[in-house]
Parts: sequence; C-alpha cells; structure tokens
Amino acid sequence: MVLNDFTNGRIAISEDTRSRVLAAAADLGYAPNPVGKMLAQGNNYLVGVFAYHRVFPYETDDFFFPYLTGIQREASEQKYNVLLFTRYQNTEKAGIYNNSMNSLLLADGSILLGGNPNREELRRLFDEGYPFVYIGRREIPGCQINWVAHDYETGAAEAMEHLLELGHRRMAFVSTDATHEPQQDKLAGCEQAMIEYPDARLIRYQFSDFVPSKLFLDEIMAQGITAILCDYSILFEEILQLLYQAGMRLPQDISVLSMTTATNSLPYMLKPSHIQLNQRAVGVTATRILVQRIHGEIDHPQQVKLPCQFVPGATTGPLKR
Amino acid sequence: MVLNDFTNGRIAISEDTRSRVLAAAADLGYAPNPVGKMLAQGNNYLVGVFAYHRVFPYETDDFFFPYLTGIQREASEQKYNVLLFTRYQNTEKAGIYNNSMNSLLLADGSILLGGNPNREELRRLFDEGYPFVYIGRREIPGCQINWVAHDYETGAAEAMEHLLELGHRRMAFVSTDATHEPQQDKLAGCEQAMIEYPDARLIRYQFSDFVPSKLFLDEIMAQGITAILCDYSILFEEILQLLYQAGMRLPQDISVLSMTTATNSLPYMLKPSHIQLNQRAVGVTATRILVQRIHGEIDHPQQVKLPCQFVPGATTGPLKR
DNA sequence: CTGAAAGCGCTTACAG
DNA sequence: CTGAAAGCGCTTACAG
Repeated sequence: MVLNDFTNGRIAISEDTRSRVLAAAADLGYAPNPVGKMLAQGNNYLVGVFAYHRVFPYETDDFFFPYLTGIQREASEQKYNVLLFTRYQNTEKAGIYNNSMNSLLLADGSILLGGNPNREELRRLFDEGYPFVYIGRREIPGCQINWVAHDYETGAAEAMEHLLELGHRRMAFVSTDATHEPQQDKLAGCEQAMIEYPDARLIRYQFSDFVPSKLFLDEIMAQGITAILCDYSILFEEILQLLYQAGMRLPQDISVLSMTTATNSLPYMLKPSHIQLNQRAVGVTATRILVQRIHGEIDHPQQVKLPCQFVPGATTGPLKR
Repeated sequence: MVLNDFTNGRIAISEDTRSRVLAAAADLGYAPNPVGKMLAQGNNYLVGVFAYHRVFPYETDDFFFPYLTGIQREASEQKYNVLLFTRYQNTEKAGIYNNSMNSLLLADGSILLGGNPNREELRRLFDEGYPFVYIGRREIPGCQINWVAHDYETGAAEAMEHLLELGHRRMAFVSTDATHEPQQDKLAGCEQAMIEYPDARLIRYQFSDFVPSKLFLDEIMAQGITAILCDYSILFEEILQLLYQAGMRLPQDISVLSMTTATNSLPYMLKPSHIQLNQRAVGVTATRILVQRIHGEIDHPQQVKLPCQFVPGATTGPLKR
C-alpha cells in the first residue's frame, strides 16, 4: 500500500509507518515485480507498435520514425511504455497472428502501420475486440476500424494547383504497384484541382513497368510530359537520380515533386517540392485515441484526417515555352 | 504442450491429438496470456531501451533512431521484443530509479544511452546485477560496465589529418559544456594527428560562452582561425547558419566539419565534411551483447569500439593564402 | 494498521 | 497422454 502510493484509498497510513516501509524497501533494493502486478491488475500500461513489413516497401526506414516519436511522446504523457513487436517480424509469414494466435496480447492495445496490411488479420483483431488504431486510412468492408491519416487529398490538390499555376498541362503521376487508400486520396486531390483546367491531363504510370527504368524517360518525352508527381519519396529519389544521370536540369527541363515528405533532394542539392506530412502529430493522435479506447472512454470508431501541406521547393518551376 | 511446440521434450503427442488441440484453440480464438507465461517462466523476451534525457541535449531526435534500428533488427533476430521506457521519461527527476526503485525490471535487460547519464544509477544497476549495455563509452570508477561505442579517436584523427593536409594550422574545436568520454576521445584523436605538425594549433571553445553567438565569429577572426571542428552535428548546423548569415562562403572563406554524422548541410546545400558514425552497427552489437549477457553466456565485461570514418565533403577546402 | 486467503494465467514436476 | 497440485509475485477483498 505504501509503495503503491495509497492508490487503494480507504486505509490511512501514518507518516511514520510510511517512511519505515520506504526505508526498508530502499535498504533491500526492493522493487515490485512488474509482471506480478500486471497479472494481478490486468493492465500492463503498454502501447504496442506493429509494423507490417519490417522495411516499408514504399518508404525508407526513416519514414517510420517520426510516427514513433509521436507515439513515444504521447505514451509518455499517458504514463505508458511502448512495446515494439519485433519478435516475429522477420519470419516469412510475419503477421499479427502466429499459428492463428494473437501475438499482440502483451500490449493493452496497439498502433498498427505499414503500406500493405493483412486485412483479414485486421478484421479478426476487430472482431476479437482488441484495441488498435491504424496509422493511415485503411477500409475493412463491414467494420469501422480506428485510423488516423494524413489528409492527402488536400495536400495533393495544393500540389496540383501549384503545377497548374506554373503552366503545366501534361503531367505524370508515378506510383508503385500498390493501389491503396493513400494513393486514391492523392489522385482524388489532383483531379479536384484539375476541374478548373479542362486542358490539363494527368497520366498514371507504374514505375515498375519500365525495365530498365531509363525507358520511363523515353515515355515521358514521347508524351510531352513537363511535370512528374511521385507517389512516394523513394520514387522521387529514384526519378531524380534517373533525370540527373540523363543530364536533365531541374526545374528548367522538367518539374518533379514528391507526394510525401522528401529530404534534401540529392543528387541535385535542391530544396524538394513536396507534400510535408505531419507524422509526429499523427503518431500523437493515434496514441491518444488508442489510450482512450483502452480505458473504455470511446464507443464510436474514430477516423481522423490531419492536415498536410504542399511546400514548393526548387524542383518545380514554370513551364518553359 | 502442443501450443508450446513440445518444448518440454520427453512427452510424445500424437499428430491426431496435436491437430485437435490446435483446432480447438483456433476455434476459440485462444492465445496464451503472455503475462502468465512470463510470471511462470521468468523470462520476458524483452530488450529494454532507456534514454537519458528524452531530447538529446547534443543531438537531434533523429540521432537516436539509427541506434534503435540496429536494436530492433538484432532483437528481432534473437526473438526478442523491444520495450521503450517512456513511462517516467517526462518526469522532472526522470531516471532509472523512481523512489529508489528500479523501473527497468519488466525487461530482461536494457540498452542505455544518452549524453549525460546518472552515473550513480549506473553503478547501482551494476551492483544489483541487472544486465545492461551502454551505447557510448562511459566509465564508472570501480566497476566495468558493458559498453559499445564509436571509435571517435580514429575518426577524429582522420578529420584532423584532412585539415592539416589542406594546409590549415589554426583550428577551433567547438563543443558544448559537456566534457564526457566521447569528447575526450575526439580530442585525443586530433592531438594524435597533430604530432607531426608542430606548428598546428587547436583552440577549444565552448559555444555557449558566446552570447550573442555572433561574438563567436569575432573571436574566430581575431584568432586567425581557418577551420572549425564541431563536436556535435547540432553545433555544426548552428555554426553553418551563423556563417551563412554573416555572408561567409564555404569552403573559400573558412572550413567547417562535424565530428558526428551530419545530414545535407543547410543552408549552404553543400555535402558536409563529417565523421560518419555506424550507429546501426553499434545498436546491433550492443543488443547482441545484451542478449548474451541475459542468457548468461558472458562473464567478462564487454567494451567494444566500432570503427567510424571521416568523409570529406564540400564544407572543407584548401587554406586560402 | 495487520494477517491470512483467494485469484490473476501460466509452467513445471509428479503420480497414474 | 491425463489430472491434480504447487508456485511464479503481485492485488484485492475481508476479518480482526
């Protein structure tokens, strides 16, 4: 009772007794075994983090960490520790369920993320009533899961508007083979901005269709494309590299932008034009919702979009005539 | 016994029984409560991570993550999960012991890091026999703790040699108020390289001594200094900013380098000259040692230095005459 | 305040 | 293979 700081209430403990107990504990180097506490109390004060695909297929490792910073901050705020589920991460069939058994139970609830989740697992997790929040919009037919996402639609509209105002009319949207919700949102934003420019055209490409990738440049040229919108920052970097090797100058010869946060764009040493994501805020919000859900303070599913912003840089410029 | 995959050995289970048990478990959606297992077995398969000072005083948040990547990878390899101790991190008196009670006990052992640890805590942790590995060289008089560090001495010697070969003779080593082991190693490396250049001079400065910081430039000028070695990357960035605002050109007017990993050095958009740290490898090695220690496969203290390398960039150049 | 009991969900012998 | 018991280290009533 002393060590738990009277949390029980009811029983008064004299200051003398209290200090004697504390002194004895300090003397013995005693600290309560947290596992015993957890078993008896049923609350572990643990926010889990599970990432589908250890290495993000569309983004670098670094992409993960700003979210984690947000998760950490809010977990700390809420007096929770953070548990990274890495144990089964490098197995072939890496997933939440191993031998059909939920491996997240040590955490009171979990934040999930990753480009391409196993939707069946999410459904089952939902059906079991395990508390979780997905980072990124993910729709599971028939159930409303909690998610916190970037408002790509608005960001993409801003990006497209930027290009249109610079005079570009023939543009390419380049992505990988994935057609998940974030990509749909980006495309929707682009189309929305293009409504007022009936002569504008946005052609979609799968970068992986071009082998060797140099063929992509030929296609761009053939189509008279003057601006490229890259779905993910990895693509942005690859394409910049390609253009650089081909001797093209930015932004005189062509404009390129990234639809997710990009760092200083080597090899050109130009400030990248990109949609800046507020990843930390997304991590914080997801964690806040998760903890509320764990505490039973939420009944309705939470689906939140946080604003993101297009930031013009030096990789986009006016259309050359 | 079925769910634990015969780990007990001895008792044979027929394939029929086995599949019936598994089917029943799947049917019920049963998964063993990990807390029960932990209490009964005594092994939690948890690698803890505790960082002194949530925000690194000398480095950015980003500095932390490459280590964490390494920790995650190796933990995953060893079938361990990773526990980030954030729960007490934002308390004023944030430390390992709260009310003199060890708060790391949920993890079987922990990786510790941060510029300025509480050495008394480390000693106590050591005395209690709690398994831990420090990231970075830290000496505790009277006990040999495990640590894994960057070999700053070699890296610093390379950096200094680089400057000397470019013709620089009057140089500044700029640091914060901290005088911990890493700084000592860096200085030792510099001095070693200077042995063959008796006319070379390295002046030490505390950046915080100069308020406003512009006064630092005056001092640099007055002393005829032509190259600045920055202890940490944050200092590197601050000083570049300062030089930029003063209209100085790099590397014509002055050379600057960072003694830890630096990213593309805004505001100049030049590739930074810096010591590149192999943070991921340090994280991996620390975790490997920790797990060996947990498993009792280590008796002697492990103190390991991993190589790091000076990478010349565009922020350093030949001395102008 | 004190003491003894039951229970949290497992594992580990042990007897059959 | 099966069953019953003890124990891991706590918390939570409950009686005194």
